[in-house]
Amino acid sequence: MTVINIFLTDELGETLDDFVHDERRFTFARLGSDGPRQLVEGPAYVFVDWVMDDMAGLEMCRRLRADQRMGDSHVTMVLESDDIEDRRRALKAGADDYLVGPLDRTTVLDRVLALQSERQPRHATQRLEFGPLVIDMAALQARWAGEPVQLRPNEFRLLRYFAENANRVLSREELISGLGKQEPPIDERTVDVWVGRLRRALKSAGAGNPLRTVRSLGYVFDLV
Amino acid sequence: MTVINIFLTDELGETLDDFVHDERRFTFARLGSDGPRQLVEGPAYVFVDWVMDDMAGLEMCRRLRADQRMGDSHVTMVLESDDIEDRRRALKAGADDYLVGPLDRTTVLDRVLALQSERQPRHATQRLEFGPLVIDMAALQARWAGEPVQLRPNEFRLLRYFAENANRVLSREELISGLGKQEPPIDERTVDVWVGRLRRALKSAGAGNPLRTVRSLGYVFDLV
DNA sequence: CGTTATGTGACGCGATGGTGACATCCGCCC
DNA sequence: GGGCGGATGTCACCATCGCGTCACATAACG
Repeated sequence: MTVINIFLTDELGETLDDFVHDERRFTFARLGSDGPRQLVEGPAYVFVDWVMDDMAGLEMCRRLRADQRMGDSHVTMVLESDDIEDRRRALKAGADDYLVGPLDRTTVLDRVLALQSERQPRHATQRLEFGPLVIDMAALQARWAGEPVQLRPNEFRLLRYFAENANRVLSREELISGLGKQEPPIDERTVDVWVGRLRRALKSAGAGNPLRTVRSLGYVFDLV
Repeated sequence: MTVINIFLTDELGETLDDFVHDERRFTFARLGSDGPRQLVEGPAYVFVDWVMDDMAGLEMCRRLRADQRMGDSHVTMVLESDDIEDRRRALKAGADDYLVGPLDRTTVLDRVLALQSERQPRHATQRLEFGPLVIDMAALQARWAGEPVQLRPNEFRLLRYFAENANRVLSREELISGLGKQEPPIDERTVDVWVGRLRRALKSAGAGNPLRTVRSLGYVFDLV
């Protein structure tokens, strides 16, 4: 079982004490005013609260961002009130996102699980899994819910790139360079054709149409 | 080589004259009492000093914040003394940050470099949450209580704007400029149509009708 | 009940994307 | 070498979409 690391500042920790000691799958840790009180393996999810009338929260955010050991972490700023200036400042201080407190168990866990599923893949190089999609790098073969997807080389690369960047809008430009086609320069509209061909392949393998067009921007691979 | 833009108010500029003319990698520019004296490409780091017994510093802060061209800039207020009230006022006026003067070369450069490194590699998966509404800026997708909301680009922008200004009456004029549609001038009544379309989209995603009409003023996004 | 503000279906224009057809290119086999 | 077949980039056509406007219906207000 994967262990998920969550850091909470003291105040939030108190609020959530009932489940801090309860969950097994998660590592909860307290965050002192001088930084994380313990180190963990792997990426962590940090919730920093605002702390009224003081920069403490922002300052903490900045330090975490600067801290090499926490490089991969996802920092969520917990605002006290829904103030527009506060939000801006939170993001500027390096928060990855924000939400308005107070927090409860469900919110924290939902948020963490959502983020988790986004960043899942990355590690295994031979076999990538994204929900119903399995990409076998060794066999250069993809399956959707067990069903093999008939792909030509370029489509395979495209699908892989989409899967590795699921739930993110990818511009045509990014897709072109993502597939390593700089030379000769490729017409952006060609991406439309790639996507069309990939869609057809996915469809005949029984996947619906997970590739959503975002008008005038690009395409997203929607993964629930 | 990346060029970093730094604005200093006159007083600070004088203090720091020795290195204003010295560094190559930085663009230093003076900030007159009427605003930036020159425009630069890209985000800038602005240091505004407090100016004893006067609101000038705060006023400047406010103006910079309102200035479209400086939208991405980071404003640091330089306090004369470490007063809690002053801090609050600085932040309220839109400063991103403050520090206590007088400044020296090292402090300015350290601060700027720190901010710089923060802003580079961020590919923030910004996920904004407002009660049951989740706006995923990366996937350009909104969900209401988990249910995806089918939105066209303009509606997405509109919803985001509403959410970020929840519980505040927004005039049609503000909505138009908030979505960045200055050119060509838009008929105010068009906003009614936008709202109508957004309402329909929200409704078919199972949200009720969180957009309330305020007769002869505009619309509010009612949250909680 | 008159007046003013808002809701909304319909329309049309420009922009944008989907797609079949075609031209190239490349590797392979005889 | 020549011929073949699959893969892929490009093009052009056209369906579709997004969106601003208008016109009329409806609602709110005093």
